[in-house]
Order: sequence, then C-alpha cells, then structure tokens
Amino acid sequence: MPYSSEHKQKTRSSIVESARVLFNRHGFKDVTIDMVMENAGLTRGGFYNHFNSKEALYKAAVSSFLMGRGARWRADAGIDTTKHDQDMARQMIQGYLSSEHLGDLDGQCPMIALPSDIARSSPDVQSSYQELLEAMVWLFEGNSNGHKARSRQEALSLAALCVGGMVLARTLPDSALAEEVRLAAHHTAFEMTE
Amino acid sequence: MPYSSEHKQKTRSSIVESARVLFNRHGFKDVTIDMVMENAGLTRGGFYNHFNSKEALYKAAVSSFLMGRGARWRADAGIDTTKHDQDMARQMIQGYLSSEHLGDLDGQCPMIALPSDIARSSPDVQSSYQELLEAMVWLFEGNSNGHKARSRQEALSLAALCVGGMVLARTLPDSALAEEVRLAAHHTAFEMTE
DNA sequence: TGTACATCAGTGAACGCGCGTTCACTGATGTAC
DNA sequence: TGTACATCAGTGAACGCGCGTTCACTGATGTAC
Repeated sequence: MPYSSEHKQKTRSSIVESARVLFNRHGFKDVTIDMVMENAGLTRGGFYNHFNSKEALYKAAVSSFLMGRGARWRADAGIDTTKHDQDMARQMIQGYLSSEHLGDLDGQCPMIALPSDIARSSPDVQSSYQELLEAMVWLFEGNSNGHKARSRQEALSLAALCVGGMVLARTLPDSALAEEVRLAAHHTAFEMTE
Repeated sequence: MPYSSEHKQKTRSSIVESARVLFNRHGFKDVTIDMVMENAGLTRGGFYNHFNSKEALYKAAVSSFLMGRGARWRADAGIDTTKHDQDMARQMIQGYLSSEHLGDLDGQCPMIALPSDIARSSPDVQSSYQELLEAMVWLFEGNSNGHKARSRQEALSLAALCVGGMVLARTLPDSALAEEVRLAAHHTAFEMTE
C-alpha cells in the first residue's frame, strides 16, 4: 500500500490541531473547512478523506483537547510525590488564572473559549467537557494517596471560580477591569486553599 | 401619517424581544431572520424597516437585555431600605444561583447564555456586558448609603463564582453533577457573605 | 360625517453569496517481478 | 537494481442549499376637504 501507514494519521492529526486552534479562537460556525485545511497546509477536497462532516471534525478537535488536558490533570493529581496536595491545587490555580493563560487565545482551555458553543453541542462533546471538569475537581479535591484534602463543595467552587473568573475576564473590553477580575479570582482561590 | 406613532415602536420591540429569546437559546449564528420574524408574528421582508442588518438586531437584543437587567440591579443596590447590604447580596446570589435560573433557557442572564458569543462580538456589545458585570459587582460591594460593605476583591470573586457556577452547570450533560456544581457555588457564595 | 388620497409598515418572491459537500482527476509512494 | 503497476491521499472545479438582503407590491391607517 502506498504512503507509509502513519502518513494518513499524521495528516489527520495536523487537521485536528489546525481545527482546534481555529475553533478555540473563533467558535464553530465562524470557522470554514477551507480555513482549517489551508491552516494545515492542505486543500479543501482532501478533508473528506479524514472526516465525514464538519461536525465530526468539531467533535474530534474539542474532545482531543479536552481529553488531553483532562488526562494531564488527572495524571498530575495522581502523582506520587513529596509535594503536598495543597501545592498541586495551587499550581493549577496559578496556571489557570495566570495572565499568560488569559492571553493565550490559541491554547486556552476550551471551558473558557467555548462554553456556550459546547452548551449547544452534541452530548458526546459535552461529555468530554464534563470529564475535563471532573479532572479539575479531582485535582482540587487532592485525591492523591487515597485521602481527600478538601471537601467536594470547596473543590467544585474552586473550579467555578477559576472558570468564571477567566470567562468574565476574556469577555470584558476594558483590559484593566479584566485583569482586576482575574487577580481577584486568583487571590480568593488562594485564600480558599490556605 | 398612517399608523399611530407608537405602532412602529411596538413592532420593533416585539422583534427585539423575539430575538432576545432566540439568541439566548441558540446563539447568534443559529438564529435566522426568518425565525425571529416568525416568532414575532411577522414576515421576513419587514425586518429591514426596523434594522439595517442582522448584526444590528443582535446589538439591540443583547444590549437591551443586559442594560435592562443591569439597571434593575443598580436600582436594587441603591435602594434606600432598612435591609442590610448583606441581604441585597444574598438575594442576588439566591436568585442567580437558583435552579429556576438554571432552567430558564429563555430568560437566563446572557452572561451565562452567551459568554463566548459576546467575547467574539463587537466592542459595543461587550461594553453592555461590562456594564452588567459592573452592576452586579456594585451590588455585591454593597454601595448603598455611601459606604462599602465588602471589599472589591470579594465582590469580583462572588461575581466570578456566580457566573462560573452557572456556566459550568449549564454545559454539563449530567444534570446531577450540574445541580451539585450549582449548589456548591451557592453554598460557598453564602459563606463568603457571612 | 363621508370619501379620496398619501404614507409607509408589512408582504413574499427573488437574488446572490458563502460554504459544506461531491466528484473526476492526478501524482506520490510502496510492492511485485 | 530497475521498471511497471496499483493504491489512495490530495487536488480543485463544480454543485446546491441556506440565509441575509433587496425590491416591487399591497393594504391598513391617518389626514384633508
């Protein structure tokens, strides 16, 4: 068979990666197949060698990102380490509510970039979203070593605070106020993990 | 001149109201002019007697809703009343993080329904969004009677917690988990206002 | 009060562009001999 | 090793539907006399 067996996989991955970035920036409807393929260095027609529809691409892009990050968080939470659980949670908060994350339009967490798109999306996209949230909450609960460091209510609220702070900050046109919201959420989240 | 002077105003309002509900439910792109006009009991063609474009309708619908609610909140916060500031904040939290609000797809706060749509929208739509947030924060700060009951950091964090809790809950396909997030945010917000 | 007229809100057919999707093809690559 | 062949990833022109927008019209309403 022509083309190495990995060739198609690689092309597919580059399409998904291209789509992930564009969807994160512009949402589902504003991104065209042409944009995705051009951004991946390919042309329109080839798309349907890899996906049955634009919708299928959306699922692949979003869930790949959500699952990838979720898996990383879960791995972090389960690390057998000398660090205290408190440090894991704080590291998460530090990164999530950082100004770098706020400015990272391509790489930002889809819970921030796409909340309303996903709310209107299909159940399996939403399931990925849920798994990501569960990974975050798992990490906040401090599940390493079999005991819980923090109550579930606190963990869920920390997640809401992180996501809410970033969603608000992202949408505000006044960047000074956006920064204020981000910092306030950051400080409060830190106080909650003391 | 034919038709009473208020007639056109009324029709325009019913178009905006129809659009507000539909946009809240489905976002900007998934709502067609046909849907809006039919929902308002009118037909396609008449639309351009009232608006120059779909975009203009979007601005009118979103900002009317945001400003309306923002004005109400600001009024609430400024009420000269025997109630304590704590009660105002708690009433807000109670309503915002209620299961009624979570289930109200038509009437829900656009900060919950449309965060990513608005983040990608024009500056004046975003300004309305900002004004709504400022009204909410103003109320949480407890600005009545000229003194502040709560720090700005706390007020901003409460807003992030309210919005974040609802955004998460709205998107989760597992309604039990959604309810858990909503309640956790509710309890934590109450603890923060003690 | 009744009738002719002027206005303009509302109608619905039609236009045209954008974009998802299809399709006949091309040409790069691996395999057979 | 070199050459012919088969496969199928990638190409780009074309299709067709949906929807924003336009436009010639209709008919309801207020005004003039």
